Formats: sequence, structure tokens, C-alpha cells
Amino acid sequence: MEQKPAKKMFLQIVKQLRELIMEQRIQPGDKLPSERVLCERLNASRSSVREALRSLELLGLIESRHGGGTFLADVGGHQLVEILSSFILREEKSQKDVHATREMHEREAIRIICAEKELRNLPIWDSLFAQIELQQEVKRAAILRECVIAAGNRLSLKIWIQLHAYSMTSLKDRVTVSEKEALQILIKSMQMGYTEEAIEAYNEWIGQI
Amino acid sequence: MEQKPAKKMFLQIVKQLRELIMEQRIQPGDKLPSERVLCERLNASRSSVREALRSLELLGLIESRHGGGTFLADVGGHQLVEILSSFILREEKSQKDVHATREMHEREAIRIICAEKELRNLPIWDSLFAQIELQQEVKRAAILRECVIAAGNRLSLKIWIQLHAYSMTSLKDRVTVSEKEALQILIKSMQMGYTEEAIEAYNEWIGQI
DNA sequence: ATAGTGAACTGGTCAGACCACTTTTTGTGG
DNA sequence: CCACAAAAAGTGGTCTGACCAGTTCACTAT
Repeated sequence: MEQKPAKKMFLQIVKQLRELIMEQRIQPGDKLPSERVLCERLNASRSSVREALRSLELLGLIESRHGGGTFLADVGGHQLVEILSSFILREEKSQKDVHATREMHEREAIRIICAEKELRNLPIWDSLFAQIELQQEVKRAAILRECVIAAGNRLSLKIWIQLHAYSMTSLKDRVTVSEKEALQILIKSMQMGYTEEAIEAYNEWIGQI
Repeated sequence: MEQKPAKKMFLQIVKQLRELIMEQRIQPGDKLPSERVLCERLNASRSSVREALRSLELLGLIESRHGGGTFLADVGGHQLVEILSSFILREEKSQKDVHATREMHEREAIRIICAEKELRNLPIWDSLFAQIELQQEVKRAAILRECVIAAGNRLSLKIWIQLHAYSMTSLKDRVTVSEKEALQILIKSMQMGYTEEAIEAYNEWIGQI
């Protein structure tokens, strides 16, 4: 009859906190019930309540002021709560999000390359272009990796590697003939510093995959 | 003076935890010291240590198993973000990369919003615009967070939250008068769907910070 | 060598106690 | 009556200690 008590207390409290916020129409900036009151209402110890509150505070969803009280974060509480619940429930993000994020990093790398002369003039681009022209073994991942590496943001590179590892399943290795053109346009545009054209070529290329 | 922020204990512990992970080369999937051991080493009470650990657990960075121990989140499928964050945590040197990456996600969010009518027409933008106009308390983070949320990529949001959490130090809270204009242009451009203008306004705004 | 058992360890939860800070109330003096 | 300072109440921040409930692992007894 009762819900599963299996989950950890502080997660249940986070969930109940969200329900409480919605029920009582607590607006961003408003004060939340005090920790001690929440203990009573949620039938939990103060330690557990605090674990939940501190978690939400680290996420930036609430703000606690010593001696003052606990408040719902200033802006956009309702939207945040929705996001939050999805985190709690561990609803896993779609493959789409992973792809979109990876492509975001790739596009940004292309933009950076286009904007910097030293990067545009790297010999690697000619090399890649020639390999594509000759239909040699050119792996998509290699091309994109070169871009992200060239862009010089190591954090972005690390993120990209992880994202790529995760989304590799649906990617074929070799570059097909139909992709050849868009790919070469991409590289040439990059070398010329034509950001818009490069991005457009990239989008067209990605669209084929 | 020393940068002893005298901030909240559980935040200090979060910070110390990441230092500990870095020093001991703890890899994703590895076991962390037990809560009681951490109490001794970090010279804090178990309550505070647990508040920190539970926060990291809600973020998905660590995983606790009843009776088993606490582990640094492993590469299991979608949990990739956790690994990144552990990278982020240990790279003090590349603060610039963190900022650049965070800004990348913000720009992408702006682009997405500009491109989709439903997102442009969200009431939140008028609300933010009005608050800026009235010089109310508007936090930079709140504005950017709304953008990333609205863009709808939850993976990107999760990455952003973590990037923001660890680059917070250099960000002031309030929006200054000099930023007001660029910010309002950003919002208006977004609502109109003028991608280029919005990005330009964003860059100008960011440049001031 | 194996299966079984139990001690030792680990996280999960709770209760209560202080402290420091903020807000509210109260009581005084004008 | 009002203004203002002192006192009280309220609130988050931290710590201690305790007990429960799972997991691990070494050491039996077979």
C-alpha cells in the first residue's frame, strides 16, 4: 500500500519538497518552511532533511541564509523543479541530447579554428583533404577529433571524447562518397576562415550520418 | 589574508574531496574512504561529511551502496558527465577552458532559443527583461541557467551546472548597470530570433564580466 | 577445499545538544 | 505616542553519539 521505502530518505525528501513547493505555490524568492518544521511535516530527522536541502543548495535551487531561513532560488523555480525531478527519477537523457551536445562541441571547435589564422594554417587540414580526395581510410572520428584538438580547449576535448565514446554505436567508420563533397567544403571553408560556410557544410555532413 | 572563506562546511568538504580524489588518483569506479575515515581526515563531523557526499550523489558524481561503500561514479553508459566533472575538479590550471566551455554551452543555448519559436515566446524572457529594467535582483547565473534550461538539452544543462559550480568564484552576483544594455539587447534579440545579434550581445556582456 | 557463520566494517537514520546569526517582540525612556 | 535599544524567539550550522541494516571477509567446522 505504502510507497516503496526502498529509496534513500534524502531523495524522498527532495521529492516531497518539490511536491510541497508546487502544492503551496511557493514562488521563487519565497521562504521555505524551516528545517525543524520540515522534520515534522515530512516525518524525518533534521539530518535527513538537511542532506536534502544541502543537495538542492549545491544545485542552486535553494538558498540558505544563516539565521534567516531557506528560500527558493530567485528565478525560474518551476522550470528548475521539473528538471530536478527528472534528475531524481534518473530519467535518462535521450541519445539525442548526447549527439546534440557532441555536435555543439564540434561546431564550436570549427568556429574557433575559423577565427584563428594559426589554426587555419595547420598542415593537418591539407593532409585530411588529400586523404579524402584519394578515398583513403579516413575515419569521421579522426577528422572531428583533429578539429576539437586543434581548437585547443582540453576540457572540451575530454568532454568530446566521452561523448563520442558513448555515441559511437550508431556511427559508421568510413567516410562515404556522398559525404565527400560536404566534407571537403568544410575543410576548405575552415582554411579560408569562412565560419558560416564551414558550419553549414558541417551541418550538411552531420545530417547525412 | 588567507582565502579561508569561512563558508559552509559542506562546501569546503566538497572542495577537499575533489583535492583528495586528485591526490590519491582515485579513478571512476574506485572506492572512496569511508565516511568515518573522511571525518577524521577532513576534521569534520559525520553530518557535514554526509551533507557533502549526499550533494555529490544527487549530482551523480558519486554512488553510495548501503553497507558497501562510496564510489566515484563509473563510466556506465550515460553517466559520462560524472567523469568529466571529476576531470574538471582536478584541473585547476585550465580555468580558462572551463569558462570557455561553459560559454560554449550558453551560446549554443541562445542559438537554439533563437531558432525555435516556442522557446522565444516563453514568458520568462519578458519577466527577466522587466527585472533587469527595474534593477531588481537579477543574478547572472539565473539568466544563463534559464537559457540553458529552455534550450531543452538536459545533458548540456547538467554539464553547465557543474561548470558553473566550479567557476563560480570569479562571478559577481548582481548585474551592474553597465551590463544592463547588452543584456537587454540579448534578450530582445533572442525573442526576435536574431541569432547573430543575440550572440554578439552575449559576447559583449560576457566580455564585461 | 568448501560451505557456513559471525565479527567487523559501511552507509542510513535518528535524537539532542550547542553555537552564531537574524528576526521579532518587548520594554523602556523620551 | 513614538523611537529605540534590549531581550526573546526563530533559524540555519555544526557536532556528538547512538542504533539499525546491509555488505565483506576471514576464520572456523565440516
